[in-house]
Amino acid sequence: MTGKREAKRQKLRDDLLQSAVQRIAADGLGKLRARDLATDVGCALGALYNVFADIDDLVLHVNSLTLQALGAKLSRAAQDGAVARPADQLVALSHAYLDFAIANPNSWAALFDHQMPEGAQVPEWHLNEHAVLFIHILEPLTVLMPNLSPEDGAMTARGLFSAVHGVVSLGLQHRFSAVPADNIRSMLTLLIGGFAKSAAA
Amino acid sequence: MTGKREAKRQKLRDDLLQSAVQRIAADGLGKLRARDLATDVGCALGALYNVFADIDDLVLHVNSLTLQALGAKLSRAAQDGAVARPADQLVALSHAYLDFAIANPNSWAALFDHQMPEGAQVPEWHLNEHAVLFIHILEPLTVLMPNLSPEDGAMTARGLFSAVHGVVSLGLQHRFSAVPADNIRSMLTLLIGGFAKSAAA
DNA sequence: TGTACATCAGTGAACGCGCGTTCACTGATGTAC
DNA sequence: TGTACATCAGTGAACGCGCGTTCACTGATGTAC
Repeated sequence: MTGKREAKRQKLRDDLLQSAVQRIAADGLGKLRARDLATDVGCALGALYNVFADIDDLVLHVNSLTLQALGAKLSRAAQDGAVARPADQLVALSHAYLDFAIANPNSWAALFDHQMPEGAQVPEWHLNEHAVLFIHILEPLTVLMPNLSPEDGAMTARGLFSAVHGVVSLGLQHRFSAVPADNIRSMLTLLIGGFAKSAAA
Repeated sequence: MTGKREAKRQKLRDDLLQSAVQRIAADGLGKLRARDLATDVGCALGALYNVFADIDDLVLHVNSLTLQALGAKLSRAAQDGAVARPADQLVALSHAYLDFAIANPNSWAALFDHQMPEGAQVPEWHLNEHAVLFIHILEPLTVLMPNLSPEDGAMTARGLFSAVHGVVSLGLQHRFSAVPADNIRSMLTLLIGGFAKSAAA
């Protein structure tokens, strides 16, 4: 009967993670409560702290899953457009990013809203996972600008991502009067398309 | 001796506002505490609630001042570049925005970080003040794209702002490895310049 | 297989802390005459 | 100018609430023989 402990532990961990995933997706990171998670999975409040270091640890794991889903989506977009011209590939990626944000607004927002508590650092394993945000940009970018050094390429990829994120982010926020999705889409096309033309010249 | 009450009231209000301005600039919105403000100006904690409805009301007024300062900066940039080609005007505006963000990181961040409490709406008077973010973009944009309807013009101006904000925002955040200011600057040049060329075509 | 002991997960009430907001009271300013 | 009363700002201790985290205890799983 060895391993029963470990199995229960894993199940509890998974259950809590799934509950957190769903609660964040439904209500947003700001409404996540340790007590709700414990209630969801039917364990005591303290049990959470046996399988996760604390709430932030749990949130990082949720964000990890979100990044994986986003990465998969971007990866598909990159493959589908692999035959297209690099400028169109970049535009397609930006549209895929927009689609993901629209489809998963709260989970997506959690990626950027979550902050580690005072003085704590985001652990290395999670930092590395952010690479999915940039990695698919790099390929069409180097086709477009073959003379870019690796450092400048990485920087430009980040910059492009930031621009797209900015458009999507402020566009979807209700704060400064929300913009219809199709307008965001054409804004991305103009912006990224223009960048590509300009960069290639 | 009439008006002494009102004068003291105004002074207290101003003092609290100034204290909040400085504390937000120094430590960021997240570290703002009602008690600290009261201590700063030498009044009792409760006095704050005589001259401001609550902390959020106070923060909105701080953001109001920040928007004014930012507006003035952008206005200057627009005037200085008034003779330049519209594409260069837009780039100059984006650089001015970056400069402001670098010079006033916490006050600038407070504009976007502040959230009204559950269910409360940002009051009309403050919403209108956000116009300064877009207003200077519109002029060069209409030169560039004369056929844009007023609605599309406003939308595109917002989109451009969002892109610039995104680049500046993620660029300055330490979250995803901060980018040197000069790289952000050249990213903006490429992006906005490219957009302008593409839009004019 | 069974028994005795050890280990560690599960429990949930209680802790602790932060912090915005209130409120009964005091005291200063304003008004009436 | 002076006096009596009214009004409202200033006071700060106390309230209230949310909520993450702990911890002494219980009970289930694992190990030794």
